[in-house]
Amino acid sequence: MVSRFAARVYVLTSEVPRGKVTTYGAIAARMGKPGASRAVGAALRANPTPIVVPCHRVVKQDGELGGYGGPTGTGRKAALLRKEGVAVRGGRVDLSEYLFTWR
DNA sequence: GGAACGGCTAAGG
DNA sequence: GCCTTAGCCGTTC
Repeated sequence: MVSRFAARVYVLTSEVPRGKVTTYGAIAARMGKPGASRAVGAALRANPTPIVVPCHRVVKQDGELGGYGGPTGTGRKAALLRKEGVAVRGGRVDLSEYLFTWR
C-alpha cells in the first residue's frame, strides 16, 4: 500500500519523458508542497515499482544526480540517463537542456 | 504513537 | 569555493 503522496510522486515521475530529467523540488512544488523535496526523495526511495517509475530521471535541483539506493547507484543512474539521451558529465546533468517541468 | 532517518534545498560561515 | 546549520516533509523502525 502506497501513500497518496508517494503515489502522486510516482505518477509525476513517470510523466517525465525519456531523455529528460526533473528535480525533487520541482515535483514537490508540483504537488503543492515546495518544501517537500525530501519527502519526494523518501517516496522515491520507497519506490515499489522501479521499472514503471523512472526514479533515475529525478535529479537534484543543482543538476547533480543525487542519490540512488547506494553509492554505486549514482553511477548506474548516470549510465541509464545517458542511454536515454541525457548527457551526463561529471555526475551532473545540464538542466538548462534536459530539465523537464509540468509548467 | 513517537523518534529517527533520508535519493533535498537554501542560507551562513 | 567548500563545509556547516537550519528548515521541511514523508517513510521507516
